[in-house]
Amino acid sequence: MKQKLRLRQLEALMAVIQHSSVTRAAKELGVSQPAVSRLLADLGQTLGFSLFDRRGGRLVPTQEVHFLQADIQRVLDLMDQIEEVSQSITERKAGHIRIACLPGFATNHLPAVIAQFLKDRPGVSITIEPDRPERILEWMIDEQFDFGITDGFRGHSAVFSTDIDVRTVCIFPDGHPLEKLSEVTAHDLANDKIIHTRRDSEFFKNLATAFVDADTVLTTLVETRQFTAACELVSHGLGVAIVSELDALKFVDRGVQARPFLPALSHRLSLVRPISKQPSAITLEFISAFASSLEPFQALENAPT
Amino acid sequence: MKQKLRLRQLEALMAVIQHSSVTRAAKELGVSQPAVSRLLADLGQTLGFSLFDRRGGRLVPTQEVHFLQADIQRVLDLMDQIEEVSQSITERKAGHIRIACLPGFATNHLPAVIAQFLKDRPGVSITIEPDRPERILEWMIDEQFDFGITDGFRGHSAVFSTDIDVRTVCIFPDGHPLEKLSEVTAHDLANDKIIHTRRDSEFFKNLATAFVDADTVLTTLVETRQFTAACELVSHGLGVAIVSELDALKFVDRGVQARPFLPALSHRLSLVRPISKQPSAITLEFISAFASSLEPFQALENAPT
DNA sequence: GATTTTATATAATATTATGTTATGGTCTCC
DNA sequence: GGAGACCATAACATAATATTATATAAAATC
Repeated sequence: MKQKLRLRQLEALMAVIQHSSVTRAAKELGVSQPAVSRLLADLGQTLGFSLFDRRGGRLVPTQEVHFLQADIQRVLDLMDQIEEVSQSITERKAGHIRIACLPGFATNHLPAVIAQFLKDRPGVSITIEPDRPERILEWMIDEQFDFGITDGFRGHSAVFSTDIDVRTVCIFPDGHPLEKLSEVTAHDLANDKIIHTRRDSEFFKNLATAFVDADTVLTTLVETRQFTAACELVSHGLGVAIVSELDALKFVDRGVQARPFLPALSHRLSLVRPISKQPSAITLEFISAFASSLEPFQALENAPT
Repeated sequence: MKQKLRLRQLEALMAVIQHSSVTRAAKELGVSQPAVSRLLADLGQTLGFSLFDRRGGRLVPTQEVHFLQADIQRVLDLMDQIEEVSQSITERKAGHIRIACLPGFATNHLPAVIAQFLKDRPGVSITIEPDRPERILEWMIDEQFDFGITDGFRGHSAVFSTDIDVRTVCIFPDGHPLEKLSEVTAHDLANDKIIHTRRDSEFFKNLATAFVDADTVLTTLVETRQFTAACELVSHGLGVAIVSELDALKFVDRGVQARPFLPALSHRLSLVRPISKQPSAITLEFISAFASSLEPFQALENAPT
């Protein structure tokens, strides 16, 4: 067999099998009858055995053809499927996005955003990997993931980042004296033990400065990495915390009250992605959707970070 | 997407993915580099998204392509497989043969012939369906089977048949007085009860004539359809039978002795196939192989049937 | 059984896909 | 900054696939 099998020949073959007629097959394929005749002739030549028997006006496939029929059909179906999928890809309805995020986001805000995003995109799948910021950074650098949600990001030449400052609020258990205030200052917290983020974090430094400026001593109760942990502790009646409004919202009506904190502090999130790897269109679309989802929580431009 | 996906484009895509280079891919495909460049350009155009990112001299597939890669590979593999199989078909190494045969052949002679036939034809598969001659005939007429082995066949306009007359022998249990003879005549059987085929069978008529001609009475012990059953009975020490040498051979050394019977009677087998359905080459090859396998048992041309 | 109808094959030819060579731009590597 | 590798593009040749026109053979009709 010197000639290669051509896809068009197989299409013609299947169409003729289906209709038992070259003419009808040609009609289905939308081409002239002689075109199909030749495709079949060439295919028969290539394969080395005859494809059809004439039987009272109809064409019936030979047993040899019958033997190949299933495989041929599978090829044609697969080609159709590839076309469909790539169609979906261009319409941003298919693809895969690998997301690395802070543990809090994996359970808190992100799932809702993903659910909404996938609603109109049935072919899209997503991987979520929660971990510490250091690890997220590594993953961006060696391009293991398409998109990262992190904080405390200081910039890196291999990582493209969009920073978003979200508002923070003061939270405390139901029944706490602060309940009576409509907003809370450092001064109001003089007698409270505070649950806050790690001392080396940017956010803690801002918080400490606020206390110093208010001539108030900051008394530590618990030092934690995650806002969610702080919220959890407060909801169990323990102490007071300053956390991102994003996290706090999930805990109101769960034994926690929230009030704006003054001076307004913001918490800087970084939406990151590998800089040299061209992101897929669907990834960019998701990052944009995620950024939008944070807008309601975004701090004013001029707020200190 | 107005343009259709072409197989050649997918081949080019996979080759470039594999080698991370258009030039090397072109070398593998055995064409010039610009040819591959264009195939990729056209494919990218058709699909609607870019296929590769440049990354320090190498080409890495975009995530979109990665998403399709498995399916594309499957299509190419399937095409290769189809080529291989059809190659096997033309070399008569693949295909399927449906055989309808007398019950005796299903267990007796046929298996050995099939085993030999399949030895050099790994892709060939065979269906064996044992049944009565009437049913075999029906199956030929409506083309449910490719090949039939039957007897008592009277001809039919929808069935093509090749008749083969096989020798018959007289068989009897070890220790029987006939043991002393080197050949047996009807006269020698005057005092024996005979196991023979059905009275309406052609072969019985010939046998009866031989007895009449020898002025001997034929005493029936058992009337059976199959030679194998007759052999089985004889091997249990019961009576005497005239059966085809083909069947008899399987029972010598199992308590049965065989001697030529005079006058020489033959048993007519018919190798049949549907007349209007063009048989596959592999079927014809098998029929021919089967006919050859009967040669050692074939009666002389001029023997009465 | 002659004739019309229908289905398919073949021939001549246009169009599209796929190949070639020639060439210029861009990137990497030194 | 220059050499070499790599790729894209242009101009053109060839092969695959389409077209229309027509011949041929089988099926259907009278």
